[in-house]
Amino acid sequence: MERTMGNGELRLTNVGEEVTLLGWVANRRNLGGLLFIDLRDSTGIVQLTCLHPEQVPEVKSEYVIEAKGKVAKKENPNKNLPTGEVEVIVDSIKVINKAELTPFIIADQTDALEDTRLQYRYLDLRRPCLLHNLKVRAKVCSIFRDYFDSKGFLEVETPILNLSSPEGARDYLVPSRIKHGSFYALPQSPQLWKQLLMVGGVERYYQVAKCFRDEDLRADRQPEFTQLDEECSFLSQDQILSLNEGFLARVFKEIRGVDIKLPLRRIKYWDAMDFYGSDKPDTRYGLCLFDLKEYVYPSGFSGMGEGDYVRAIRVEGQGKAISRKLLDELNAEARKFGLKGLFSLKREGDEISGSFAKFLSEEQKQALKDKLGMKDDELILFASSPYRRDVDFGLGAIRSWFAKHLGLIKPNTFDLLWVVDFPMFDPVEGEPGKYVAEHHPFTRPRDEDLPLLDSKPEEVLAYAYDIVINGYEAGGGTLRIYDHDIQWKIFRLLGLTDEDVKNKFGWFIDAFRYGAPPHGGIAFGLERLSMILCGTDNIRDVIAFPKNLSAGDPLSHAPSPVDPDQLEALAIEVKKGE
RNA sequence: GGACCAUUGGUGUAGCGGCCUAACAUGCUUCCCUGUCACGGAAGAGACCGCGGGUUCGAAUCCCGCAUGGUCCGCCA
Repeated sequence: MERTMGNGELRLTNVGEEVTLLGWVANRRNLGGLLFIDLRDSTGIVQLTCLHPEQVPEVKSEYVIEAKGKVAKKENPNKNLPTGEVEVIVDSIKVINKAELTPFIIADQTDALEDTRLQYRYLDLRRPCLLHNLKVRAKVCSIFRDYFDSKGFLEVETPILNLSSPEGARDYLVPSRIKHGSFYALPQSPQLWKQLLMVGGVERYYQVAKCFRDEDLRADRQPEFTQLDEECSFLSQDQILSLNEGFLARVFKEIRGVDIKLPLRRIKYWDAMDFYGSDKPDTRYGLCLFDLKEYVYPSGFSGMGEGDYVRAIRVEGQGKAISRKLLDELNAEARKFGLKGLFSLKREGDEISGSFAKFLSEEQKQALKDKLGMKDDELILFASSPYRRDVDFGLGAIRSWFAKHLGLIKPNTFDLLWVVDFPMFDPVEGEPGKYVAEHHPFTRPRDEDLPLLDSKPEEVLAYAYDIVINGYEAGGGTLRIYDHDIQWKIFRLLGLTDEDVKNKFGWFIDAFRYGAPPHGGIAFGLERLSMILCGTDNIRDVIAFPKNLSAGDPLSHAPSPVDPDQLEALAIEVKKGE
């Protein structure tokens, strides 16, 4: 058994060669006196042609076989296959291993749902599209390493067994056997370690880092995932962004053949919220939000207060098309984000109708037509709330609903941009003077905003940046605080006592007393990037063995109860479930 | 923690109170077929309709509970 080449590599230039091929039987077409076999391996599929089927041993789907024969030019090429111009005229076929009937069809166009495929992931992975996704993912990693190697970065591995921190996401805990009652935490990210590497003088670090977060899952969120993580010293935010743009441009060029225009667009956080109702806007289409308050307040509707935010989305040509049923659907969408619902206005000829029309005066209706320029058959949907976040996020969701509904998203387009100038703090709703960190407490406030720390913390912006691609947050980072005094000021604003800080971060911030360099970094979500490059909206499509929404593995059935002896060794007792 | 949707031969769906002794596609088995490439043609096997209650003369179909899967909200510094 000596394979001469991969099945998917055969081309016209190989015609006449004697070859030995190995692989799986993807399909058979038996024409009686003539038998065709599609042979698949990791490189692709090629057609075997058996002129004497009676001499061929019985082969069925997914049998592993060895085929010897001669490459020939096909008279009728198959343009759906890279190898479609050639076939292999078979001399002999040997069955290497038989296969039972598989539970689903092993082909890109399969019949099974994801649940079934995940139970037999090893069969699912034989499908060329899945393998392709893994190749894309691997290519992103190899470009990452190559690019940052060439920029003088050092790959460093940071610990997997870490000190647990109550901040941020829920930790996955690992009990200590040596020290009963104590636990390690799996890393949520290598954040603190990479900063210590900067204090340690490494200057330029990167890592392909596995991260773990024990939070609920989503179509684009898994409990274990991989970050392409970097950190560097002595670079400005602009330098870091352009360094990383170079990386992204290579990724899109080498994997998708797309030229990304550099430098990338940068949009301020509050502008993103204003125009798109999202801090990760999908900028492949318009439908921007706008302020409608001057047109509809005050009105006959008493539920709208003077301090309320009133924002809207206008959709041309949808006034008549929008049905009661669709409006209900949109209202349900809006309510998810804390809105009470949506109001509608439409123009039909000279008439303004819709759910809010009855609250408006004739002058207001006229203004909609004249001043706002509302067109015939135009639909305006709007919402009001004292909470800006609710209005923005709610309408942001409506915006993307319409984009999907109206088919505004062109396939195979990539729109990359940086969202910058994130606020440093997020005020806690209903508790004035209380704040949580928007990113993390080590994020550096912008120099020009430092005076605001004492007076208006909610207005302080940070050196924080996210890379947004097609509406996905594909990565993000910040410059970090290296000044001891500013760090303490932030801690106090976040309501942390000296005691808290010492217990939670003492081991970390002590390092900053010994000459920490200015530093900052970024982390890309490898899966998110791979999803976008593969054109899928399901994160499981780019993970070899993903977890399901209950954070379980449908294949191995992890997690599971463990042997009492194991618990005994760890001095752990499990409460009996009700 | 919450909302919504789904669960029917191996696989994917249809059926939505009696025409169901459950349909279609695909896969599988057998036979025919020398240029197919989603091959084609013929015949056949394969399902107590997720589980447990209830309503009804009658339930795959309606109701309740549970389980599993998915999508979303909260959560994800």
